[in-house]
Amino acid sequence: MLDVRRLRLLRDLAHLGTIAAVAEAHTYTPSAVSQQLAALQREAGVRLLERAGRRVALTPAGAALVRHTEVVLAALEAADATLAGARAGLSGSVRIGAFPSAVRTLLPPALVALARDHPALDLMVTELDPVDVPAALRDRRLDVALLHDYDTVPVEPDRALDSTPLLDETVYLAVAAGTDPAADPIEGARHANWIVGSPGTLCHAVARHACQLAGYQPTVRHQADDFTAALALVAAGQGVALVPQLAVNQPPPGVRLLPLAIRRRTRVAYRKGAASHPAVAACVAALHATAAAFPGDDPPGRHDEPPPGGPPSAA
Amino acid sequence: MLDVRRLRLLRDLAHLGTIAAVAEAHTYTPSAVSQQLAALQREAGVRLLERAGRRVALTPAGAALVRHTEVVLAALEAADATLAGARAGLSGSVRIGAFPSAVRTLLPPALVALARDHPALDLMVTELDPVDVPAALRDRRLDVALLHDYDTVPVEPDRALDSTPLLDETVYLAVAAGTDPAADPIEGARHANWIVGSPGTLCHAVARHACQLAGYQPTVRHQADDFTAALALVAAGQGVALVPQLAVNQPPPGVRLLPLAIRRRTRVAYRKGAASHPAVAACVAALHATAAAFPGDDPPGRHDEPPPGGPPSAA
DNA sequence: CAGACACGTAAGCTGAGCTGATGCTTGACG
DNA sequence: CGTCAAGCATCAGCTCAGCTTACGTGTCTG
Repeated sequence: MLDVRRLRLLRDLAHLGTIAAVAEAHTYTPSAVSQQLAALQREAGVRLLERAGRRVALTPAGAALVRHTEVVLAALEAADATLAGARAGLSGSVRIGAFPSAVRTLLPPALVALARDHPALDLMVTELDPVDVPAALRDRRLDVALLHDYDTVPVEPDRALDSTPLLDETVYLAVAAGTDPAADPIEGARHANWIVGSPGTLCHAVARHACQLAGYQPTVRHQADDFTAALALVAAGQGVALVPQLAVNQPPPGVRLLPLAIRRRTRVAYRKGAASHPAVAACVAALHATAAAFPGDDPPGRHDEPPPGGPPSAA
Repeated sequence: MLDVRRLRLLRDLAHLGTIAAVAEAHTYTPSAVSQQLAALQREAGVRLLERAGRRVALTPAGAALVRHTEVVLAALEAADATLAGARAGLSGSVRIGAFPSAVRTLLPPALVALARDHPALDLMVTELDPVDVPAALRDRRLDVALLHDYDTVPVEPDRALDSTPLLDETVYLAVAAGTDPAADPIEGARHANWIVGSPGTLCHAVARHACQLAGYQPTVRHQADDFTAALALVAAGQGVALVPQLAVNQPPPGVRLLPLAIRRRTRVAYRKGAASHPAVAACVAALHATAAAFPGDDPPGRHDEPPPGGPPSAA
C-alpha cells in the first residue's frame, strides 16, 4: 500500500517544481524529501521523477500518480470534515486568507457574524494576494480564502481545490474628473500614465493584460496595491487606474469612474473535501450572507450554483 | 492529516469485530492495534470506539470514518493499479481464490491462457469457501476471488469490494435414480436424508435455507464439501444433495438431477479500485473467456453488465 | 465462581526517517 | 572557458514512533 505522506510530497513537487521548495513547504530538509521520493519510487517500481537540468520533472507515471493522490487527499479531507462535524459544537481554528480590499470591506461583517454564532471558533485572517492563494491552501497555511477570476485573465482550475462564487462586480477605469470619456475607456487611456499594483500581483497582471488586448503596453507611473491610495493618486491627476466596484463605495471627489466590460468575480476557495467541514461551511455561508448585502450586482441569471450547499466547482 | 494505516485498522475493526482479530489479520499484537486506534481517536477528537461487553463497538462517528476510509483505500488501490499499468509488461503475482469445484473446472483453462499470454505473471491459487472470500480480499491475502450469490441467500454488498458476474447456473437436487420426481423436488425431499457441506460453508447454508423455505429442517446424514463425493453418496442411495450445474458435467450413473428454481450466480470479486490493475483485469478477462465456454446457461437477457470494462457493481 | 477471553496500560527496544555534511551536475555570467 | 551558485543525491548518525512483552482489569461462560 502506497504511503500517503510520500504521495503528498510528490503531489507538492508537481505544483512547486523543486524538491527544495517542497522541503520548505513541509519544513523538512531537501535531503529528507529526496529520500522519501526515492523510497516512493522504489516501492512504485516505476520511474516517477527524472532529472531535468538541475531540477527534477515528473514522468507520465508520476503525473498519473499525482492525479490519484488528489483523490486520496480529498477523501481524507472529507473524513476530517465529518470528524469535525461529529465534534460537539463548532470549534477549532480557521485561517482565512483574503486580498486587502476584502479584508477592509467584506470580511469584517462576516467575522462579526461568525464570532457571534460560533464563539468557540478561532478565526485568523491573513492578507495575501490572490495569486498566492492556491499554494497557501494546498500547504495548509490557510483553510478558506478569497480569490478572483477575471474573465480576461483566466486561472486554470486547481485539482486540489474547490470554490463557490461570491461576488460579481463591474471593474471601472478611474480617471481624473475632467477627462472626456472615450467609447472604449481602455483605448482612450493609451497615452495616459497608469497606476497599477506591484509586479507579481493579480491586479498588476489584469491591468497589463487589459492594455495588451487594446494593443499597447501601459506606461506605468505609480505602483499602489491599495485601491484607496490609487484613487487618491487618480484624483491628484497622476494617472488612471483599474478599480473594482467593491473598492469604490464612495469614490473621492475629483475621480470619474468609467465602467468597463471587464468583470471581477470573487470566489471562496478551500481544499477539496473541506466543503463539508462545518467550520469551513460556516465561513463560506457567512461570507455569502455578507456578500449578498454588498453592492456587487451579482446577476441572478448567472447564479447557476446555489451559494451554499450546491456542488462546488473547481477553483 | 489522518494516518491511513490507522484508518485501515479502524476499517478492519468494523469488519472483524474485535481488536484481536484485526491484530491477527495484520500480524500485530492486539496491544499494538489498541494503541494505534487510541492514537487515531486522540487525533480525531471524537470517540470512535466504545467498550461493548468485552469487545469494542464503533460509535456513529467511527462508522462514518470507516465509510470515508473505504473511499481513500479504493483511491490508493486505483493508484496502485495505474502504477502496475505503467510497469513495463504484466508481471508480479496475483493470488486467486476459488471454491473447490471452480478450481477443478473453471480455473485450469483460465490459468493456462493467462500463463500463455502473460508468462511473467505469478499465479497463485488458493482454495477457499466463498464465505471467506471478502475477508481474504480485504486483508490482501488474495487479489482476485470467485464467490457465489444465491438469490435465496443474499450476500450484502461489501463496500471494500467490486465484482463482475461470471456464470449463472441452474442448481439441481441430486436424487437416487429410482426416485419419483415431485412437483417441488425440495418439498419431495422433506423426509429424505440430506448430504450437505460442512457447517460454516456457503453450501451448507444454502441447503438449510432451501429446506427452511419449504418449511422443514433437513435431516443431515452426511457431510461432504466435494460435489463429486456427494454425488457418489447419492448414487449409493445415501440421500439427496444440492449440486450446481458446474459440478455435474457428467453425472455418475444412478443419479437423477431434478432442476430447481434456485440459481447460483458466480462472480469475480476484487478490491475496489483494483479493476484497472492490468494483472487483475487480465485474470478477470481470462475467467470471462473461460466461463463463456462453459455450460452455465448464462442468459443474455440478464447480462446488463458487460463482462469486462463496464462499471462493476459492489460484491 | 473459576477460567478464559478481550481490551488497556506500562516499560523497553528497534528501525524508519529525520538532520547535517559532502559531492556531483547544471546553468548563468563575465 | 573558468567560476560560482542552485539543486539533487548519498552517507553517517541520532531520535522517536510504534512495536513487543508483561501485566492488570473487566466481562461473559460452563
